[in-house]
Amino acid sequence: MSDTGMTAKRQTKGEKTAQRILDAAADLFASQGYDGTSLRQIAQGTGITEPALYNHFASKQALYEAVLHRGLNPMAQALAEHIDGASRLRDYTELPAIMTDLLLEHPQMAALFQQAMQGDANSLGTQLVAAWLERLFDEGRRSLTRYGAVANSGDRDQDNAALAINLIAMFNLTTGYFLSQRAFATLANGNITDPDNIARQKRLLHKVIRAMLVS
Amino acid sequence: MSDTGMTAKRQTKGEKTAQRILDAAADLFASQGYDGTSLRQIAQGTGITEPALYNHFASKQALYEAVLHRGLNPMAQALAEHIDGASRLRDYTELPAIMTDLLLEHPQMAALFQQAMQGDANSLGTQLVAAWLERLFDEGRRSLTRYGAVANSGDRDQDNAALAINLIAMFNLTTGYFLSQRAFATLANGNITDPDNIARQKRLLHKVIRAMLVS
DNA sequence: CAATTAAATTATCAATCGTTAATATTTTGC
DNA sequence: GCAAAATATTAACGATTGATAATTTAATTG
Repeated sequence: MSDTGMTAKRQTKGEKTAQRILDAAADLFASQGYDGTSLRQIAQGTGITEPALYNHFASKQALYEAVLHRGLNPMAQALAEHIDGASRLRDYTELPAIMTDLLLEHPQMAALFQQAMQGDANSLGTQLVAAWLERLFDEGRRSLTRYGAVANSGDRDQDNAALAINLIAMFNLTTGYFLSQRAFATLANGNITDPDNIARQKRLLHKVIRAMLVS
Repeated sequence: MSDTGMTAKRQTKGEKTAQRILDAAADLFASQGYDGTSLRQIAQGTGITEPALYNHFASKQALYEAVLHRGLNPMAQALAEHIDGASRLRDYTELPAIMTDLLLEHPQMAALFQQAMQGDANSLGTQLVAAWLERLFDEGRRSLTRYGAVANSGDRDQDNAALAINLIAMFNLTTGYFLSQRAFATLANGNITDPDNIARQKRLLHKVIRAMLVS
């Protein structure tokens, strides 16, 4: 992570440490969960002492939310660009593949999103991911009613339920792929980030979407 | 849970409490994770004091594994019956729907399975779920080579990777549905356990399998 | 019913958790 | 370069964690 690309505008020492903290925290939270990760581990992973964390984040919870925020931002941005740019139906069918590319750069985030979705309802992490899903849902519904590409039964509740099930399925398929890294290594003796396998997964995603659209 | 059906053979008081402990632990572990759940919570949920737990389970870890074991057993059994009974290809395509019915009786188990799959590799919980997935994989591979229903490229590694991706996708689709209970309630204003929605999910599962088979 | 075993309780433990206070050390901006 | 601000450290805190010992209560069995 850390994204110290060419856009790295002269950042102060403190900002640099903050990024390193976020890097370490993202890996640890993803692999061990929120409760399973201690601030001691994060501090050690960053190479500083525990109380130094508090110069950058007010609490463990705040740090966790910052991790989620930083990870969710690229997704939200890609989604926004995709929607604002061209909202033909075909573009929506490409979203999972785009998300797959984004997650490929930070595979741990998939675990964090799933964990956040299952956390208690009033946690900010849960709300962040939920809001993102809702936006996808709204856009999906809009595009469907606009193009009538899927069974419009006339009953809005039924249509909503069907759409939600499809959306949730695509979400689980897309993120779940990255959650199954170890299982895949055991079963197929390969790596999930291998371009061949990414291509397979994208083909599968397209196939599933197509199957959904023919109702 | 507790399964105090008609098959409840005269169980001693201790065995009865052990089941109640497992019930409480399963709910708590599923909703809060292993580290997020304390033995105090489990004891309180059972209606006993904390050290009394140790009369039934040697440690927190042992209790956790017992929960997984009890939850995984019905799945493994259904899988075994299905395989031994009739191993026509069609039966394999019905497995996800069968698993959906089983999970419907104990929706929390879906979260436990996913958590176990992501836990550290040498934990027994992880190994239990992994072994179960491996069995599914082996059976799937056997049935595919037997019936040649899917692209047999001649390259075993490639076939394995493709099969693993499909299997993992079905696993994530099937369990993920139950993990998205809250998201579904928010989006579609309905409940995932509603028979209509279960029917929708099963139709989706079938559609996806069919899409997989036409390669 | 009585004796034995099983199961529950109270009290307590060391270890670890997130967090704060007080202080020392760098970085930063003029 | 020097003052001010930012960032780090050491030391310690109350709370909670999983677990044990000693003991009392309840259940099982002959």
